[in-house]
Amino acid sequence: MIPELPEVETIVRDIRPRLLGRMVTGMIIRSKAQAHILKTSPDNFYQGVILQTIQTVIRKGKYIIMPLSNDNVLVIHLGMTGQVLLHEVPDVVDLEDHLDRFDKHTHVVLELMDQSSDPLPDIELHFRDPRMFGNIWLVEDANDINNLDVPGLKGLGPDALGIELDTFKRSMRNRRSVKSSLLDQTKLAGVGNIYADEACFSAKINPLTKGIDLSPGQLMRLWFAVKTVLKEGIKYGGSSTSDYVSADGNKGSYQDHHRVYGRLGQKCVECDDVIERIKVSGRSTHFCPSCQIRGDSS
DNA sequence: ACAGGATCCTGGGGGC
DNA sequence: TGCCCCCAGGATCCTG
Repeated sequence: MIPELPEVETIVRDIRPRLLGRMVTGMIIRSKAQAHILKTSPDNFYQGVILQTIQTVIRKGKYIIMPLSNDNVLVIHLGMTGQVLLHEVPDVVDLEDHLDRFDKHTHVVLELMDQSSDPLPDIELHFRDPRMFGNIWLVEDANDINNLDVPGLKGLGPDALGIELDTFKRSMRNRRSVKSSLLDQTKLAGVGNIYADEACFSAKINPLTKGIDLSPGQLMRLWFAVKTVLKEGIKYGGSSTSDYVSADGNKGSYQDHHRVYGRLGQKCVECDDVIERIKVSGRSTHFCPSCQIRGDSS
């Protein structure tokens, strides 16, 4: 689970072509969504979304952003266990009469109609989230897609896939641990716990190393490693350590390529040592004590 | 300024 | 079998 940049990117690439130009013709907002997930009133959400057309679907960091035809913008963050699932609806159905087609963790359903002259079947977008850390915002009358009034999205750092080396170096230049800085979304958008650990291993840097203690060579290795592990994650459709699935319900396979995350006690893929796990910034952190020696500025 | 902890939340696993 | 407790962590808030 744990949707990070590669998981969100996989979802966005999957749903964008399928949602483009579709109109929201109906919706269900269930009670838990009101209490936890939806960051506006159900009435407001309904009024702001109904009969609007999805202009595009983009990703910023771990956020999914959908501008609508009325200049409102739908923003989704999947939290830890959130899922966006698309289901084709074969025939016209009364949504309220078919509540059994989703479980108790599906909190919001949008019915989406294709508007072309030879229309494709209706699609339902299901927002499902067992742990309910996910959020859905509706930004009204957005005049700048790059400055949406959503907590976390304002002040989001440069996207980890595209960040320049110099910017990355500046972001790491502090007394905090490398792991902590990699997770800081205001410095670097998109990296979470899994890819932070994988990037540190790939760069042969101990996650506890302070940013200011990194050599120029280490900084460049880490910058390169972040991009590399994220691209690998996208290539394999994300990591499915427990219940992350793409919009089709397919599991990613990057977890089979993790080199440290989730491999506590297993043999390092590069030496004879064994992967250890510690807590850094409150997050479980996996590393090889031989490959990632602290203070090694080689 | 930064680390560390609590908070939100529920499914799953271990222990008894 | 079942119950209790703890753990997982993205983002935010609070404290030291």
